[in-house]
Amino acid sequence: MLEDLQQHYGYLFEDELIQEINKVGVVKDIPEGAQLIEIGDYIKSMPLLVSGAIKILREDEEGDELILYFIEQGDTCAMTLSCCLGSAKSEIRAIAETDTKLIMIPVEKMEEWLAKYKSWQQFVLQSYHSRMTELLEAIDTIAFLKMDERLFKYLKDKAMVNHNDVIYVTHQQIARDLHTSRVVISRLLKTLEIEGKIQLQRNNIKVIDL
Amino acid sequence: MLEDLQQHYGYLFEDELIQEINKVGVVKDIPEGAQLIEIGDYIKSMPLLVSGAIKILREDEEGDELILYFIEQGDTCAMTLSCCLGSAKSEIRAIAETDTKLIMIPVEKMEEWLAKYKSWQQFVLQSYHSRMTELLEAIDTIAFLKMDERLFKYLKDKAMVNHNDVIYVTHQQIARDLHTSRVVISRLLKTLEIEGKIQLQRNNIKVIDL
DNA sequence: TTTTATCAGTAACATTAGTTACAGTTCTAT
DNA sequence: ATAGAACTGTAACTAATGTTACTGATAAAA
Repeated sequence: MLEDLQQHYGYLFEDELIQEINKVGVVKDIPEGAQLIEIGDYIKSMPLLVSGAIKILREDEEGDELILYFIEQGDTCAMTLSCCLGSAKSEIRAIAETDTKLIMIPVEKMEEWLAKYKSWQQFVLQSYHSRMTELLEAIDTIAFLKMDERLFKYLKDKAMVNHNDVIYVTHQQIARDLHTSRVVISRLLKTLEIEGKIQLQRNNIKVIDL
Repeated sequence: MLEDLQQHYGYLFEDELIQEINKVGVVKDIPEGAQLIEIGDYIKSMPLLVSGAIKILREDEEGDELILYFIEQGDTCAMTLSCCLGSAKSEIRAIAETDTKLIMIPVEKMEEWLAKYKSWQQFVLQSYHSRMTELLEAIDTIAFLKMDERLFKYLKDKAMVNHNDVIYVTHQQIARDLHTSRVVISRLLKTLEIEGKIQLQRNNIKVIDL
């Protein structure tokens, strides 16, 4: 774990803090598709993203889903939660988009470190700020883009976080993420293919115009 | 200012902090309709909301607006900004919904107090969390509700923050806030009136079904 | 190999939202 | 008092999105 920490967080945290994280942190390997957080969950530990990517979803009362954004390995924002502090319930669902490696940190330590380490405080505030920005971008996407634009953005984002221009996903799954119907997605995908932006195959889509 | 502070923030902050705020804070009275923050502004002071209400808007490249939420006097979340710390540009526009009284605090102090006062730290984190929740609610509204539901919610929210079931606003202004056209709003308002949920007058709307 | 389930394509239609155009009303300024 | 501006109502139409229904293709299971 120590190498991971030094490699991904060494430039952010002072040595002493890295040591502390090394002491109390628990490494978790999450397979693709596994659910990390469910809506309503109480969060008792905070994940630091070491590698992989996570998909963040919102859901309404009727169970309709909507993707908010992906959290990437490279992101400074490794914080999946706004709820760690204040021990509130999770408002979102988190699913591993790829195989993912996390370091879990107990909430108590989080709060302790806020007072103790300036770099930790900076990190937490910075993470909040990033998540805020991501939420605003999600709003832009939903409010200002039409479905075909949203779809193409989704495909590009997904290709990005998977480091692969071929996306293995069904039309039905896309429809769920974008909160629309399968038929609509099939229709728009076909149009994107005719425009030369993607290539369609059963169970996968190749993004051309990245 | 001291009374305002003690009344609205006394239960949150220790005396010593209240005194500090009293020393460096500047009271600002903002008339209804005045713009507090523009997109792209650098924020050099953070507002504590003492009385009134503020409307938070997002805008895309083409200048299309969209309301995100109102910030109310009663809200624990008096923080209008995610950008104070880290001196980032504002991503949103803030407009006084009613006559509003603020206490402005310089950014330098904000950061200083984070280390110094536990209660301040709690307040900042709590505020981030509230704003997060508000953004998620905004997403729910845009993503999961149809325009007629969004409109009615908007009217109810507006009546709420104005402490008045009669809203003084034109159809065109509503259309701008909800990012649609005036004709659509007029049409849906008429339907709501027929359903007995509102009463329409020139330049004002009475919300019946609060 | 046959059956079954999943997936994708497409047509036809319904609903919602956005646009254009115009008329009538109310307010404001001259 | 009158002209002009702002506001609202409504019709007619277009565009975007959602729904239903059915098809053939492919993959997985029996």
